[in-house]
Amino acid sequence: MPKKRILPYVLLGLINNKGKLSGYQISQEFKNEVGDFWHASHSQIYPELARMKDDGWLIDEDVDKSTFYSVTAEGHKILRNWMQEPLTDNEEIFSLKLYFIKDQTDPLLNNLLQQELELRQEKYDYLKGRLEEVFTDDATIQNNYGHYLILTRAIEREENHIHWLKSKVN
Amino acid sequence: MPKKRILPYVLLGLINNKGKLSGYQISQEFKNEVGDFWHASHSQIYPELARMKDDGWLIDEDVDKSTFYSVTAEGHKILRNWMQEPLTDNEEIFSLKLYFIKDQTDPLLNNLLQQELELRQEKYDYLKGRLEEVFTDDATIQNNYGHYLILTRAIEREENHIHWLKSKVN
DNA sequence: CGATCCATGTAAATGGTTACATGATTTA
DNA sequence: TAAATCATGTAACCATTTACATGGATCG
Repeated sequence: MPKKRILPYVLLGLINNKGKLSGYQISQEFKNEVGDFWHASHSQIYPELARMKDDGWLIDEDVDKSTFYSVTAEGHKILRNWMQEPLTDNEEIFSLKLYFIKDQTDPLLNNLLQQELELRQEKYDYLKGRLEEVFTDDATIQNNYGHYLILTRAIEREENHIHWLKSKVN
Repeated sequence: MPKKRILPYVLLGLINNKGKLSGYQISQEFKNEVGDFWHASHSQIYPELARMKDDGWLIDEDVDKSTFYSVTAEGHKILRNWMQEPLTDNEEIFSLKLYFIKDQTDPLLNNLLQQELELRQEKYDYLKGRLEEVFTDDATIQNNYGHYLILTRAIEREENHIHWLKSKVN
């Protein structure tokens, strides 16, 4: 799961895509659409929004009982920078960044696909090497069958992902 | 990622499969094989081993400068229980449990595959429903292209996984 | 003799979940 | 009128990472 601080970028991305959002609406968002790729609880969202406002990434506006947040120019800059940061071996971040791309013609789209393709190919080569290194004979397979299964599955998984990426990348 | 307390079970599984292990050896293990599916740092491993010894899951034995741990009868019971616990929608735990199965004839193997198959099928249906619910017309696809891509990718991913599971399950 | 590895430990910081808390509004 | 939903917040706890710390053994 989730290691480095990525919640603020998720919030920026959400508010940027949907326009003004309250903390409550964001917590609802995590129960829909984006919830398939990321989650945060309200006890994390509210203080984070306050911090981001302090940092000038968001401005707030009180309407009725709710506080609505919008992305500032500074916030847009931060979000754009994050979107352009090189991907690491972390499918979740790839999914999230992809989720935040609205337009098929956005040059970042192809960039992301290309980056992910390279990463997946590296991983594929690594796993293939592992398989050859560890499972040299049939006895080893028989005595570590679960490990063998899950490693060959991981390889097939990468193959499938690479195939998909190749079909989408230009 | 990783939410509930699963480290102790990983340690039990490792020590059970490899025999006596020291904290250091375990931390090295995470740089190999099992490191593809789980990781823990030494600062987590050492206190955890001590706690597990306190709880009677492990016994220790000092040789040279190292402390080696073995799984007790109680530890075996705990491990077996964990292995038999129903899976949740968490591929990591499926991978780990599979990794700990040594023998192709272990009835737990087929059980795990079957459970995972059901979970993946549920997830597949859910994602399919999501796709139909959210992307009702072409304009929605064009205006949320990244979301469309990643959702269709998630579906293909489940398809591929289900296909693999079906080929392994009896 | 300095670097790296073996081997173990604690402390501090980070990120996240769960629980506690409050109060207004809507719905059955 | 009780339950559910809207709406926001804090406190406590938990798992994990990073940093701090020590000391012996080996290797170049």
